[in-house]
Amino acid sequence: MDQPQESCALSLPFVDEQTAARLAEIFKALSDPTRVRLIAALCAGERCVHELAEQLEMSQSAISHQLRTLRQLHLVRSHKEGRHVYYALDDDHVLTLFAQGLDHVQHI
Amino acid sequence: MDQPQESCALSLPFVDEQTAARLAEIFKALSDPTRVRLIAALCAGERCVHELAEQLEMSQSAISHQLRTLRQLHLVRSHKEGRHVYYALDDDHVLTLFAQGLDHVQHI
DNA sequence: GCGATGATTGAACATTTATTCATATGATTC
DNA sequence: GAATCATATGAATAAATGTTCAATCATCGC
Repeated sequence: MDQPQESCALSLPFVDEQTAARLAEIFKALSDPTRVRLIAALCAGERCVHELAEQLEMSQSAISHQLRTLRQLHLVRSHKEGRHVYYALDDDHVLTLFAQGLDHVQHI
Repeated sequence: MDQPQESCALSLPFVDEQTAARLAEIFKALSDPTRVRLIAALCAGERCVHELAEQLEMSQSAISHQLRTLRQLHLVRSHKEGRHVYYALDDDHVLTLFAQGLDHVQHI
C-alpha cells in the first residue's frame, strides 16, 4: 500500500509505446457494454447471430457489426452451418481477463 | 477448447446489463494508450503531473485531463504537496488486471 | 506584491464509435 | 424460379472521446 512502486517494479519493468497501444487495444475490445454482453453470452457456448440478437434484444445488424469487431480482434471465431453463422470465443486469453474483470466488479 | 461453454458456465453464471456496463467501464479506463502509459508510469511509484508529462512527452494539460478521468474512476488518487500534485495508483485491483493484460500482450 | 511555476478547467476541434436504415448476398424451402 | 430466412455490408447520423489552446487558480521565491 505504501510502496506500490516496489511491488510493481518486478512485474512491470517497462511499457513502451507500442506495448501500451496493444494493451489499450485489448482493453478497448471489452470496453463496450454490448461487446461485454456478447462475450458473456458466448461463454455459455457458441451461438448464431440471431440467437445473440434475440438474447441481447438488439438488432441483428448491430450485433453483426460488433461481432465483426470482436472477430477482427481475434476474440471470437465463426463458422458457417447452412445459412447460420455460429460464433464462439476464440481463445482463453481474453476469457481469463474477462473473468478477472468480472471478479473485480462483483467483489466491490 | 472444444467446449468453452462448460469451462465458463461455472465462473460466469450470469451477466446482467448493469454488470456489463460496469465491466465495460473498467475496461474502458484502460482502453487508451495514454492512460495505459500513465498507469504503467505510476507503477514505479507516485509522480507529480509535470513529471508524468515529461516522461510521456505530452502536454501538461492533456495529462491532467487524463488523470482526472483515472481519478474519477478510482484508478489513481492524488495528494497535494506545495504546488505539486502527486498521483499514485489507488488500489491493487486494477493493477492485477493491468498486469494480466500485459501478460497476454507479451506472451503472444 | 510580483513574477514564475505547477496544476486545473472549459471551450473548441477533429476523430472515433455505436447504432440504425436500407440494401445486398447466400442458403433453404416451396 | 420465387419467396423466405440468416447474415453481412455500407452510408448516415448522433454521441462520445482525446488533444489543444487559452484562461484561471494556487503556491513558492524574490
